[in-house]
Amino acid sequence: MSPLPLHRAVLDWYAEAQRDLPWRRPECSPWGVFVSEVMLQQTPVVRVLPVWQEWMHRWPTPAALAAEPSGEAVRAWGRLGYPRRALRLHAAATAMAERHGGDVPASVVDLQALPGVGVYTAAAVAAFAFGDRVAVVDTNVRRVHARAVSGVEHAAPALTRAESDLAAELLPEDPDVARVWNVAVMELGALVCTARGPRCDDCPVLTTCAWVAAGRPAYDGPPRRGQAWAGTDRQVRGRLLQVLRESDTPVPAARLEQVWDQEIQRERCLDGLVSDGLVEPLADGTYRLPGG
DNA sequence: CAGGCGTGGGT
DNA sequence: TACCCAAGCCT
Repeated sequence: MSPLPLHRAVLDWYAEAQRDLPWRRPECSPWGVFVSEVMLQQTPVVRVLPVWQEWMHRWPTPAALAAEPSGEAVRAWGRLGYPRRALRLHAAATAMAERHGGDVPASVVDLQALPGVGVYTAAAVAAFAFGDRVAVVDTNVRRVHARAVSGVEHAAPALTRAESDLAAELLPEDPDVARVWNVAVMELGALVCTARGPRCDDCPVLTTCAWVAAGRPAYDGPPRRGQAWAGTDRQVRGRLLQVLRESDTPVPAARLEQVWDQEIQRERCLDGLVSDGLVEPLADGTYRLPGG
């Protein structure tokens, strides 16, 4: 699409307001972009930053990570959450070493074939690491489009065809402009057009925003999915894995029993971690992060 | 496809 | 204080 006032306003705003993030710098490798995108799946930037720096120093290439046991990736993941991502990142690095000459693949199709890479991450890596003119649609972009264009407070629970079509329509034709547009809309959603308490006073598209024009009507769609936590298996898994992360030596079962007193649930969670490949049971009855 | 999957900071 | 939710993915 040819540039609209909407584009100009967002691009000008981004030029002035963008954060200086290491994975956005021109010297950042595709591998650096790839690692950042996986870490940023459901985890805020401020918590990703130090861990990303550590990973880049320790594993500057896919081959470097692939050469280590997957458990080291899980340990170095620290408390970013959703630790299966660490396992998938290690598996992706292995695939790159074995099938892609040690490089991050450049095409959306090859990227999405990697473990832990879905529609969003494949588009993000293709666009940010390789300059592809492809629409990058994450939760920030969906929210900005929902408000500025569709006039509703929140996007649908899941990505719809209409949203993908809209994002493709809004993507500038000039590849150089499209590249900046993708990150600029994301940044607008992250800094100004936030899920709660949007800073409309600071918004570059305030005067053309459909949601503002409609009087900022409250969300009127299907109930949005919450995430239970207290007492769930996720909490138990988190506690079990924390013990293993923090131990340099295999942990006796008795020590794992201390983190949760309900045996049925605790055993179910430990078994789940083992079948997920996040925990390795040893022959002597102890447990550790996977050593292979 | 609805639900499972970590963690910690903001409102 | 209790939620809410953060650059999703997988089954």
